[in-house]
Amino acid sequence: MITMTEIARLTHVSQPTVSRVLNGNPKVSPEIRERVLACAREHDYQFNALAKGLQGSPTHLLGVLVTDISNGFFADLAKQIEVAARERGYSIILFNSDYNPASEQEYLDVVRRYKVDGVLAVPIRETSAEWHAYVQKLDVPVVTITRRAAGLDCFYVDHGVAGAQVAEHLVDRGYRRFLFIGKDYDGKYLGFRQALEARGLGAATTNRVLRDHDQLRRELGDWLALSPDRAAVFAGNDIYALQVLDILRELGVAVPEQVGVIGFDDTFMGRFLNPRLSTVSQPTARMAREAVDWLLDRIEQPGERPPMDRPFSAELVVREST
Amino acid sequence: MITMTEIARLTHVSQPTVSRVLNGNPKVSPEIRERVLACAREHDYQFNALAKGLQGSPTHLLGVLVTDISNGFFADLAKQIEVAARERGYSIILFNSDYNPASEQEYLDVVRRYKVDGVLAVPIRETSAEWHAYVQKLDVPVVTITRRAAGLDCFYVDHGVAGAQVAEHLVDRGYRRFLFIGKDYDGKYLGFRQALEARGLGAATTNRVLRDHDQLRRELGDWLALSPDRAAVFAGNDIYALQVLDILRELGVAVPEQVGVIGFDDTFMGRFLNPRLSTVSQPTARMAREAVDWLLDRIEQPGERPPMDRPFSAELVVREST
DNA sequence: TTGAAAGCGCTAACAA
DNA sequence: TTGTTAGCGCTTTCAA
Repeated sequence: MITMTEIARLTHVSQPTVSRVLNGNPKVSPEIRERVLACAREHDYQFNALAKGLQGSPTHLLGVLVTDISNGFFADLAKQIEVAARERGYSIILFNSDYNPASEQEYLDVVRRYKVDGVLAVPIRETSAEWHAYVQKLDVPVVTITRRAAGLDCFYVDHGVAGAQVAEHLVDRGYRRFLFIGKDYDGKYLGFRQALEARGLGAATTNRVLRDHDQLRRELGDWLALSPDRAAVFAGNDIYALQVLDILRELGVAVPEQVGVIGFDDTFMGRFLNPRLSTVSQPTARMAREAVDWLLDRIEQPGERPPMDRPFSAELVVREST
Repeated sequence: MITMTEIARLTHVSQPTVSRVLNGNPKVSPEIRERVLACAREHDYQFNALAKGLQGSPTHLLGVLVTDISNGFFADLAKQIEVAARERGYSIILFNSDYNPASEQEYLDVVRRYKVDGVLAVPIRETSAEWHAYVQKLDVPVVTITRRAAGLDCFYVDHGVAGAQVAEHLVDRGYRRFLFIGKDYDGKYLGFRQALEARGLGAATTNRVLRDHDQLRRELGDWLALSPDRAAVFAGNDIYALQVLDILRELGVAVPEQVGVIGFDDTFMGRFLNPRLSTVSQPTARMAREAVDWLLDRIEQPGERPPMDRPFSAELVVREST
């Protein structure tokens, strides 16, 4: 790969002059400019991003940390982020924490080594002290995305509010027993439960963590047998909902008549499932774009500013499964 | 961020000595080693990957180029690649070509700028002269993954063979008319068509490119109306199959009785669809791992070696939709 | 075993 | 308008 010094030699100018030409500095005579550009083109010059980054110039690299890229929602998020970043000339280093806190911490170190200009992250536990500590430790701006992290820059859908919306909807539809598939500290479940408690249905609400499919089938069967009241399952994400739907079909349970099912994330597949999946839609594209824009603004115009707390509203998408 | 020079100052040794300690060079006295390590730990030293990369050391960065990360198959592939690479100490710069050749070319330039040690790519047109030219131009090893690129390192499922397998299966099941959803130059279609021609069913075989859902519904309806023979749809990927299934349900067509549907990729969702999707499974994890291992071997033990042409066999997964 | 010096490719001051 | 010089943080000779 040809370097500026090499081009300088070939065109009989100094290396900084080559730098000026290649960086569009106007104070270069047209003839030299022409000569240098021609030479650069001829040899297919590409600047060395490492050398550039070394004396403090921005690397135009963004760290992106997600919990699980194989989940369609995060894959889509990563894609939107990549597109938005690329439009402004940034590339993406992608990390997958796989919900493993040790990996998450390790990745944050890697990010420091590569001198990324900023980080967009879906933390595993956004409210934990660890997460706040990591963010402080990094000397570049970090934006938390899809989760609320009080006191930090964050762009998210308020899961509590969304969970409450789901609760209202299910009650409206006449369901009287509720099962949430996911962790009991999940914001959606907290909001869901709270709304149900407010309606005196707290006792009819519980949760299960999905570990594997067979176990879920057993648990679901047991739970269904517990009471004849019309029941609904709120799945923590669309992938879970997909599996619930399949189990109910196996069990010969009619959806939505006997049991309602609602997912979360509004992944692409949901609209084509049989029955089409009711779910909660997050404005992924807008969220990604705003987060990237905010991050890049912070990078490009440094200076203190109050942390951005940007909630987006989720939208209930009612289809055939509730 | 603390640097080696800084640590050298604090511990009263020279900077190269710090370098020796931090890189595990054994020729350092234990006391100095101890002092330096303590200081590094105390200040949470992280090496500067840019500086390291600048004098030719490996950057431990891999470029990964896929056509569409929001497709579950590629998302999963990217994840497997990331995991395999990370195990050997490499990080990933991710690019999404979105099936846009201009983007693909641009990304390849970016990759050069960052001095990645190697590239794993899903090219848009693996057989094109352009792709071969790009690969030659890059001065680092490039491995083509999921597609066959003759003369280059490639790890793939032979789409032609897989397409033929699908053809056999559909004929066995009694289908007599065939529609492929995807590009007519797709290897799967080529193999599919050829196998069907060999059985005298070439005239009953055609393809449609999926542009949007409504258009597909019209085309599918028209095609179905053309003849009363039992028909089957071979979707170029599971996402297409999902949409085909939905359209057929709308059209009131029974699957698999009246029309069979088979997908490609065996994405996670397929096994939970209603009806459960027949599809072709690619050994993504093995393919990713072998490709990464080969790439890293080429990086770490440079030297000429003949290009690796590694086909994996696809596996027909017959479920309920055929 | 340790240090001094040079250099990777570039940008930024400063001089001319 | 152009060139000279220095330096980013590190590795790699080469001496001592």
